[in-house]
Amino acid sequence: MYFACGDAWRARQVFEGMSDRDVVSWTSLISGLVRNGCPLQGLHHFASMMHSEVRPDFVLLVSILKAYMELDDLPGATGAHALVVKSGFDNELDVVITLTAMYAKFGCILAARALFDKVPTPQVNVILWNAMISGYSKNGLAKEAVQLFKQMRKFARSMTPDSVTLLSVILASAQLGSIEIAEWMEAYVQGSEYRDDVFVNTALIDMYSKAGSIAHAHAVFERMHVQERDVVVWSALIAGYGMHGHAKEAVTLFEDMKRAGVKPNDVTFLGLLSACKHAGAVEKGWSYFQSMKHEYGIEPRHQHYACVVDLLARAGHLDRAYRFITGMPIKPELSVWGAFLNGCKMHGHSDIALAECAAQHIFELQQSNAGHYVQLANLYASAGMWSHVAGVRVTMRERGVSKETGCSSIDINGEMHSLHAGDHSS
DNA sequence: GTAGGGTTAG
Repeated sequence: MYFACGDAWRARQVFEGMSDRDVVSWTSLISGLVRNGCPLQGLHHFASMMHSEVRPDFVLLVSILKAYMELDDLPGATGAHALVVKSGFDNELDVVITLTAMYAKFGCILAARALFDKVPTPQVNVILWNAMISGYSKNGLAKEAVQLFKQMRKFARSMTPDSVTLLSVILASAQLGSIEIAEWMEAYVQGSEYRDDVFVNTALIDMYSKAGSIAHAHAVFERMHVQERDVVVWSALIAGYGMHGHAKEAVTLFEDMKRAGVKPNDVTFLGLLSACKHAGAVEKGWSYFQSMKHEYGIEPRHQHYACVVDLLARAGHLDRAYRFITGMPIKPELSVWGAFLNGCKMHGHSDIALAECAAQHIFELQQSNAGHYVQLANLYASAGMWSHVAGVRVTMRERGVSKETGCSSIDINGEMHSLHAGDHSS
C-alpha cells in the first residue's frame, strides 16, 4: 500500500517491523522497489532473503528478472534465469512471459522466440503473445510482428487481441512505412473495442506520420475527444509535422496546444525543435529552445542539444554551433558532436580545423566505430586532402577498427542460441 | 506479492 502511495521509506519501515517474513512479504518489498526505480535496492534485499531460511517462489523470481531488465544487466539476467531453472520454475507461464520479454528487451530475439515456442498451445495467453509481438516490433522486425499477429487470430475463440497487442502491431506498421498496412491497422482498430483508446490513437498518429501520411495522422487527432488529447497526443502530431518538414504547422499546433491548456514537456519541444531543424528555421528554433528553459523550466537533455547543434550546423552557422557546444552545462555526447561533424561535412570545406576537432571528440567517445573514420575520410576527400584520407585509413588499421559485427550466445535449456548484431533470421 | 503498453531520430 505504501508503495502505491510512492512512499518507499514507510514501506520498508513496515517490513522491518515484521517478525514473520515470508516469501510474500519479501516479494511485496522487492517488487515495490523494482517498480519504483530502485532495482539495485531490490536485489540487495533479495540477497538478504537468500541468506535467510526463506526460499524464492516463481512470483518473486519474476520481480528479480525485472530488476535485471531495469538495470540493463544481461549477465545478471541470465544468472537469474539459471536460478529460475535450478528452482524448477522454468515452466511457470508468468515466468516464461517475463523471460520472453526480457530476452526481447536485450535484443536476443531468437532466444525470446525459443521460449515462446516452448509453451504448449492450449495455454494460449494474450500477454505471452504480446510479449513476443512487441519484442519483434521493438527490435525492428516489423514483418515478423505482423505475421505473428495474423497467426494469433487462429486462436480467436480462446484469445482476442487487446490494446497492448494493437499498440505493438501499430508500432510494427509504422516501421513498414506502408500506407496500405497502416489503413488496414486503423480499420482493425475502428472495428475493435479500442477505437477510443488514447494510447492506441496516439500510436496511430505516430504510425501515419511515419508511413508518410500526415493528413491521416491529423484525421485521427481530429476524431479524438478534445479532453482526451493529452500532451503525448499533441506531441506525437507535432513531431509528425516536424518529420515532414512542416515547421509552420508544427508551430501552429504548438500554440493551439498551449491555448487548449495542455502543458508542453521535453518531448514536445524535441518535436518542435526538430520541425524547425528540418525547415531550416534557425531563429524560430533558437527562440523555442530559450523559452523551453526559461519560460517552462524544462532542463534540456542531450537530444535537445544535439537538435540545436544540428539546426545551427545544417544552416551553416558552424562557429555559433561550436560556441553553443562549448557552453553546454553537460558533457557533449556522441550525438552532439556527430551533428556538428555532419554540418561540417555540408558546409565546412573551408574550415577543416573545426571538423577535425569534432572528429577528435568523437573518437574519444567511441574509438571503435568505423563509420566515424569513414566520415572524416570523406570530409578530407571533399577538401582534396588526399594524404589525410590515407592517414585515416592508417589510423583505422593501427587501432584495429573494422566493420565486423558483434556476436554472443545464450543457453536456453541446454541449447546454445547464437545471436549476431543485426541478425534478422528466425 | 507477478506477466505485455502511447510521443523523441536518421
